[in-house]
Amino acid sequence: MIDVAIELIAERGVRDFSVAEASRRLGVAPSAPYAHFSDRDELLAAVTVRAYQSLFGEMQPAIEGITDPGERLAAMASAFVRFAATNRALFSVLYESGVDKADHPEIESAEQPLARAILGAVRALTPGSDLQSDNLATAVEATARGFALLLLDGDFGSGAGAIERAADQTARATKALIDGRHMLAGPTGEN
Amino acid sequence: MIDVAIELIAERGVRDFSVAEASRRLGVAPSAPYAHFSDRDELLAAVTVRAYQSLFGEMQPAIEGITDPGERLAAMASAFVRFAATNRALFSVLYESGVDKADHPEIESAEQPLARAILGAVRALTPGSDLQSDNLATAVEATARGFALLLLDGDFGSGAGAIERAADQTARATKALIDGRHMLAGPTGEN
DNA sequence: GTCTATACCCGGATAGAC
DNA sequence: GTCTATCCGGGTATAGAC
Repeated sequence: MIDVAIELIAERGVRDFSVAEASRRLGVAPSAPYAHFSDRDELLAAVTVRAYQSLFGEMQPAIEGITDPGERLAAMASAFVRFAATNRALFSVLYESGVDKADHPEIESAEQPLARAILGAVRALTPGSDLQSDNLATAVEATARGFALLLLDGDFGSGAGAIERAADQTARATKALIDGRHMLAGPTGEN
Repeated sequence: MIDVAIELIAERGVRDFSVAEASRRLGVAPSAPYAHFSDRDELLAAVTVRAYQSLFGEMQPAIEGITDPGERLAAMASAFVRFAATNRALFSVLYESGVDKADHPEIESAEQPLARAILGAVRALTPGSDLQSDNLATAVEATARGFALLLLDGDFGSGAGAIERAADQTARATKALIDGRHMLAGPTGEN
């Protein structure tokens, strides 16, 4: 069921995904899924959990063996962008499902490994300052997500090299942010 | 009509916006709007045009008087993030309407002033290298968009200071990218 | 666990009169 | 330009039998 849902989401987007159509594709009655998921949102929540697992699963090999924290963080950002392009459906579910995380605690626990990995690398780069760590993490997340969206919007072209170009630029931008991390906190309002 | 549409989008999101509901709210028949817009997409296209005008309109005062190109670019990024928070509906229409720009040339011309402004500031920062200019512009766009989304997702808190915190961090991150702009192009695959 | 059937909601869009 | 009426499609979710 979940697999079919992902397939469908890839074709029509999360917002236009319907339980009915998924049932049709599975060759079962429209009511069948409701025996397993109480409603549409619960099904989408299950897909979201898988999305986080999948994302983390692709990120791990991308950073293993990299010891420099800066390189690690850049590799994570790159992997994130690649994931978005390679798994559009799962990526879109992460941010566009419209499902309230607060209603589905499974989601929040599924995203923890990822959060932990990011925080680990960031902490190593900004020792002693939790504020700076938070700011750097946020900046990298924003940048990676932005690059992913630009890539999906076709801003890097639609050809073969698009993904690699985007991933490369993401890594470079991440390193630029790391280089300038001291500017993320400091004078003017002491955030 | 357009005003009501914006109001509605603010409440239910672009994807769930319906011409029928807008008509109801205006107190007219569901078919009335179709005398002015051939279909739902054309109405959304009109809203999108207004969104770009509005965005550019808010950006101009935010940068007037700033001569340093770096400061200008940072101010633009900040203004973008503020715009997203202050005009959720218009911001969401920019990226989530599902309307194909290619089908509505009005949109493409409406975004030109903005593109021009960005390119102007970026060019001044990377004289002589169109590649570097493009890369910097892309990185800044990605970052600003990412920060805007994090802000809308509540990652900066929901209180009063959230917008300013996000805008401030956006400006700082933008400056960090500018500082490291030389790293956005160069060795390894010569993008 | 799955079926059939059903109740109920919604939307887009058109035709033709005023 | 707006109305009424209508046709078409779609989806969520439940009830009750097998």
